Amino acid sequence: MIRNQVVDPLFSQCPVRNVLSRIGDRWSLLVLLALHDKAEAMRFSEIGKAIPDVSQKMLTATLRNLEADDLVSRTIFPEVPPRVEYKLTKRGLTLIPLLNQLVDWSLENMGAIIRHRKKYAM
Amino acid sequence: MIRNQVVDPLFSQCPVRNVLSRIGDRWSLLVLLALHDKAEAMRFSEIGKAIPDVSQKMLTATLRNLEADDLVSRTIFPEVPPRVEYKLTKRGLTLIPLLNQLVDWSLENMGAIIRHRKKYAM
DNA sequence: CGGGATCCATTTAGATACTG
DNA sequence: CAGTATCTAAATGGATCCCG
Repeated sequence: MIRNQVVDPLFSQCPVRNVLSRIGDRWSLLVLLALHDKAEAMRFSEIGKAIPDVSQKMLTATLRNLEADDLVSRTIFPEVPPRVEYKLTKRGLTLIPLLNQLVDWSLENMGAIIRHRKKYAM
Repeated sequence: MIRNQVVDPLFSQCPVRNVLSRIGDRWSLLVLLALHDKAEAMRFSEIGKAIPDVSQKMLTATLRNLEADDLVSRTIFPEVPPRVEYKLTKRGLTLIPLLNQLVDWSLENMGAIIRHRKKYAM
């Protein structure tokens, strides 16, 4: 089979892999879903509370990446104390249905998968 | 907002995160798509060729994880030289449409995302 | 052929302290 | 409040050698 080396996700340099690796990382999916759940802008610390085990450093890095990818917008209010609000961009919003499908699939399958893992481990 | 601590993907111990982290790793998605592309059983070395930059070690580890999760089946043929075939399970097949949607989304958005990243980097 | 085992380099993540 | 900087620990990935 001849593959298109630009768009084929199996090709090593493929941008699709680049894009998917971002949402596939440990925190991005959770941040996007938290923002969508809330349905309005959230502050840094608010997102941190919604995801109890994310470190400050990783939350910062994740938000920067999502911002760079135009999935989340960041607005700084020049006040004292400073306030920064995050919300989904239009593009970020288009990704939500897909993420929800993944969550649904996980919910439907996780029981069987975890049982299978245990059986497999023995 | 009160969250269900068993099924909520934002809860730190949530199995959904556990399940998604598997398909979100570097190689699992590619292996699943390769197996689906081929539409029949594939041998170890054949999968390796379809994903040029995966190391033997990581391919082995990825296949073991997918097998433990009941997404890929592994059949050993007791021949000389030995032959081992991998194929999607029923459960693995149910995941394919979702993965394809993610690929499609990436194809539609990657151009804009990469442009946005460059602008953001300056 | 299809791995397992080992060693090593790289990457990633967390804890802590500090700052505008 | 919302980060940055630094150090360290842990996970990941690759190269190599070996074996049934």
